[in-house]
Amino acid sequence: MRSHYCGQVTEDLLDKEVSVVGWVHRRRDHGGVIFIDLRDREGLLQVVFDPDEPEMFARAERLRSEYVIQVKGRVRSRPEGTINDKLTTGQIEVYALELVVLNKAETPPIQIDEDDTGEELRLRYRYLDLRKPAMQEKMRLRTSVARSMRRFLDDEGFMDVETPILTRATPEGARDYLVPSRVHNGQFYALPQSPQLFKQLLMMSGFDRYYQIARCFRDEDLRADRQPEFTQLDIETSFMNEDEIMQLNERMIRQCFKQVMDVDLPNPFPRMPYAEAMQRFGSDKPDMRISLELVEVADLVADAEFKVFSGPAKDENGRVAVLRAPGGGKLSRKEIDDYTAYVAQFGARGLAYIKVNELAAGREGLQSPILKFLSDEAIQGICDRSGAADGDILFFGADSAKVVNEALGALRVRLGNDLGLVQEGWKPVWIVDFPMFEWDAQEKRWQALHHPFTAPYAEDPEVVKADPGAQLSRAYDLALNGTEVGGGSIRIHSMEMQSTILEVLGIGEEEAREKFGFLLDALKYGCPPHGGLAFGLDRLVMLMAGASSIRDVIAFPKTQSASCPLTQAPGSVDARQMKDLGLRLRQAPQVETAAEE
RNA sequence: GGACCGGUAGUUCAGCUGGUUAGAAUGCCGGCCUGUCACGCCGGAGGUCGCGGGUUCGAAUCCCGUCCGGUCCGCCA
Repeated sequence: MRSHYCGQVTEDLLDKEVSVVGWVHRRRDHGGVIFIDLRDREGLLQVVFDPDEPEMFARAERLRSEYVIQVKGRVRSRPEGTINDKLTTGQIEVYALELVVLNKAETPPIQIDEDDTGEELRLRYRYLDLRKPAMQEKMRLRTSVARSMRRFLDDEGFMDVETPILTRATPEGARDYLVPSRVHNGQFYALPQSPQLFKQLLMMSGFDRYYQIARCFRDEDLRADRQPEFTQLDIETSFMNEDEIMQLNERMIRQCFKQVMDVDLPNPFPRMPYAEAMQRFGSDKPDMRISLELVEVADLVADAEFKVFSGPAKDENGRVAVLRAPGGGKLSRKEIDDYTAYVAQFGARGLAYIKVNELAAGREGLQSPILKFLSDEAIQGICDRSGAADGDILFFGADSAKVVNEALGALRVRLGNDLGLVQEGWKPVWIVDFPMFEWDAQEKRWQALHHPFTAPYAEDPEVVKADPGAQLSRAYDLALNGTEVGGGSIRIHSMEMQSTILEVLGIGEEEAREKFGFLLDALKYGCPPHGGLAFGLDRLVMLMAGASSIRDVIAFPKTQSASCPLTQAPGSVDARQMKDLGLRLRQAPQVETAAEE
């Protein structure tokens, strides 16, 4: 007799004998009867032990939470009168005939049937935490998403190729995780930040449709949506342009949402140029579920007797914008102060506002500390342009465009959530036409907005060199509900252009040769035009699962300090291992004996 | 590197304007209950109040430091 999953025990097995295995989720004694909720990945099943079997009954009495048991018994429906709307275990139960305890269990330190345990404890006992039905569901969702994407790509003729985990350090981008080489004393491998260069090489090899579910490593500080190791669905194709690549990936994402969640995403996904996204939403990953928009008012306040506004309004790198929050007029002073502190995180030095009490009353119907600095025309213009209505509040951002975008962009999302202005559903948007470069004022050099292998629209290297700041790239990011879930580009396939880009980035010929000589060489031998993209699988699954952190969709994630409470990683290694690597154990830090000043 | 929030029974939390023996719920253990399903009822055990220092007659409570967890900024091509 084969074992059934709990959830497989259904009415078609009525009156049959079955064998089920699972964990004791809960034991309930009621007088002479013992009820066990048996749990496995399929769900819960009630098993009944009757006192008419005294020997087995006595053993059932010793069952505790999380014991692993096997029960043979007869499937039956519940007796008349015991079915009510509180049942959590279904209307079918198993009347036990045989009980085998496969393994005992200590009392678990976290409760498997509740979901309010602190995260550190959950991670320390992750193997128990993952038993929770909610976690089982998230991990199964993850599998379903990956399976759906694999199937799609397999059906489209893509090849799954693995790329090295031990590879070479990359000069730009994130900090690398390094692995010392034993054979080459004093030298290091780096773990890949992404398979970027390898997948490009595969294009040059003629594998014109590649994908890989690839682990990536970046030694940077963690966030709710950032782990030091994370998973990308990495895709690259030859001879496809950006339109074709976006369309292909849209189809994949649409199919995935349909198969996994029965959700219909728009066809096609809307596209928006980077400049427009920044202008309207202050973000390159706008949450399109929120209708609030930033409105330009620099021209209206350029001549105001208010330097906070007029300064940025007249500065070519400045911006003055208004964000209208419908119904925000009811916000208290304290709430506005909280928002002011919130935008201060992004560098805003204040948060000017106007409450619109009665629009028809003109200046008298408005309430604001800055009203006295603004002309009637300016006020009128601001109200008209922002679409102000009675009961609204207008928030102002006036600073460098960077600060205004970041501050009001973040405030927009926060207000959307606080005021309940976030629509239900899924709103994907492609962001396109990114600038190629961004001026790094600190290091006084151009930085690649995506990465140094992204192709510009301009085909002539001389044009790029002449005015790097004006160049747009053939890159595209996919934002979903305000989260960047994927991004990619058409890559550079000519050595001349690649050298030019590296030159603009201030990577000298010698350094370029040392770091990417292999790529530059490969470009010489007939490189097809190619491009691709990568999806952040963890982020995508997080969104689909409604989780607030990617830790919830990763089986064994790290804490914010990049450690693992379960394995205690990272840990020290013994002297012999160090010696093999030609490394010395770190000296204990000198203890300061002098009293601190 | 920085800002903020948290750390008290196994767990989730309350207590924190200093003052008898640090509470609740849940879990755990024991007893009762013949159909329960967040079962119910009775009883019990269970705490270096993260750690170190300071203030005080007296510290879970106030101060300083530190560690751990979390959110965010910087960082993340």
